[in-house]
Amino acid sequence: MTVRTRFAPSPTGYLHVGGARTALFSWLYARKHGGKFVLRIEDTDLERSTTESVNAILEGMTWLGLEYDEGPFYQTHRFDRYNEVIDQFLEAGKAYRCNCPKERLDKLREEQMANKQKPRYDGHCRGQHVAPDEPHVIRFINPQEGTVVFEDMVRGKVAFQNSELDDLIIRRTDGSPTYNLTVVIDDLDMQITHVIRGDDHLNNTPRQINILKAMGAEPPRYGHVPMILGDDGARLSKRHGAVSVMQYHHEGYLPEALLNYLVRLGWSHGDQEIFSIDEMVELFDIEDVNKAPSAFNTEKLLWLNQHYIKSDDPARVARLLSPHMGELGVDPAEPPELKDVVAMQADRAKSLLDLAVLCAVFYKDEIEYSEKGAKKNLKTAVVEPLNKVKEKIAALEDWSQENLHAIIHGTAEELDLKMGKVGMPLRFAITGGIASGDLDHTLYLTGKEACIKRIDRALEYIQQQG
RNA sequence: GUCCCGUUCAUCUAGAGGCCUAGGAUAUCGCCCUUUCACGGCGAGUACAGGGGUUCGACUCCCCUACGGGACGCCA
Repeated sequence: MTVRTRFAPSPTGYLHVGGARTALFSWLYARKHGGKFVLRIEDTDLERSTTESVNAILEGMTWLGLEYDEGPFYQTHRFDRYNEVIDQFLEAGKAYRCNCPKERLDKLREEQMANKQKPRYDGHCRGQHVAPDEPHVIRFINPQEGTVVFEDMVRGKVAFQNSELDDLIIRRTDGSPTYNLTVVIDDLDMQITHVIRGDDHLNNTPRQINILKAMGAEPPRYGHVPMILGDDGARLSKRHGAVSVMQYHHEGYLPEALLNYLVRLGWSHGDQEIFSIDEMVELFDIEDVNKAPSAFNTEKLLWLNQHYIKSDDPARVARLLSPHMGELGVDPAEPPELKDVVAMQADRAKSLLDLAVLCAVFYKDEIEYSEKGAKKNLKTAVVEPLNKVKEKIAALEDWSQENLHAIIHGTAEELDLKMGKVGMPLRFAITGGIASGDLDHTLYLTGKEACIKRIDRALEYIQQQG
C-alpha cells in the first residue's frame, strides 16, 4: 500500500505557520515513505472562501517548497459526489430530514447547558416524516451506544463514547454538504492512508469514523499534531506579529530557516538542531511528535535564519537578497559583485533585510554618517592618518587586499599610532558606521575610486566641523 | 457547564524505572579571540506543576488536584 497524505486547508485566509507545519509534517511523511502528497481545497463554506486565499496558500506552499503530487482538488467541484452519498444514506435509513427551527435548537442548547450537560441535538426528527419539498437539513444518524476507538499516530489510543456525539448535519438547508461529510468522502476517494492534521480536529474524528463505517469503509490512520501557541502561550493570532508564512518571506527569512524551525517545534532528533530538507525527510517520524502544544519563539527562528544566511552559498543568498537591495534604492548589479559582499557581511545579519542594509553601503554614491559616530570618529586628530592613507591608496597600482593591509598597518607604524587610531576613523569614513568585515577587505570591495572619494568627504566634514 | 487532550529551564526540547549531581539548543550574563560589529570558542544561572500511591528505587507507572489548550455551528 502506498502512503498517501494530504493537506486540506480552507481558503479563508493566508497560509499561517500552524498550517504550514501541519503541511510540512504531512509532506515529510509522504516523502519519507515514497508516497504521494495531495492538496485539497476545502471551500464548501461559500461565504468565506475566496480565490485570493487559495492563491495565498499556493504561494506560501511554493515558497516553502512543499510541492504536491496531486491537486489542488476543490470540494466545490465535487458536490455531485457528496449528494450521491447523502442520498444513499437517506435511502438506507442512515440519515434523515430535519426541520427543527432555530428557536427550538437554541432552547434545547440552553436547557442542556443549564442542566450541566453537553449541548447536543436530541434526535427529535429521527422518527418524523419531513417532506422533501419543505425546507430541511439532513442529519446523519450517529450510533448512540458503544465507543469509537482509534490509534492516533501522535496521541496514541484515543476513545470517545458515542453517547457524547449527536446526529450531525451533513447537508444544509441550501443543499450544500458540510465539512465532516466532505472530508470523509474525499479522504476515501483520494485514497488517503494517513490523515495528518491539526488537533483541533481530534474531536471530529469519531464522527468521521462513524460516517466512514456507515459507508462500509475502513478509516485511514490519523495523526493529530498539536497547535502552535504565541510567545505568551496563548493561541497564535495576528497580535503576535507575523503569522502568515509569506510575511516571513517579506521580512527576509529564508524558507529553509522557517522549515527547520517548524520541524523542530514539537519534534526532535536527539540534540540535533540543524536539519537540511533531506535530513528531515530521512529522520522525521510523525510518531515522535510531541502531544503538547508549543510556543512560537521568534528569537530561535532568527538564529536559524542567521545560520542559513551565513552558511548557504553566497551566490544563492545574493540572488535572494537582490530584491531587498532594490528596495533600498541601490543597484546590486554594479560592482562589486554582490556575492562577494554577501560573503563578507553574512555573519552579521539575522535576516535578508539586515543583510541588505549591511551590503547597501558598497553601492551607494553618498553614505550617511550617524551623528554620534561622526562626532566620535571624525576629529581633527584623524586628519593626518586619513590623508596619509588616502595618498597611499591613490598611488596604489595593484589593488589587492594584501597591499591595502600593508598600507593601513604601515601608516599606523609611521605615525606611531595604535591600529585603532587609524582603523576606526578609516572604517567610519568608508562605511559611515555600518559594521563590516576586515578593514582591508572592506576597502578592497569598496574600490579605489570610492575609497578616495569617501576619505575626501570625511576630511571635508572634519574641516566643516572646525 | 460537558467531553477530549496536555503539563521537564524564560522558550524549543532530550529523557521509555536506576545511565539524572536532569543533557542539548535559543535567549540572557561573563570571559577569550578581535582594527569595528559580528562570527567562533569557553563558562554561568535557570526546570521534572502540586499531592498521594506502586516500587529497594520514579522525571519516567497509577490516582487526585491545579493550571493550560481544544471541541461542543446549517465554520472548517
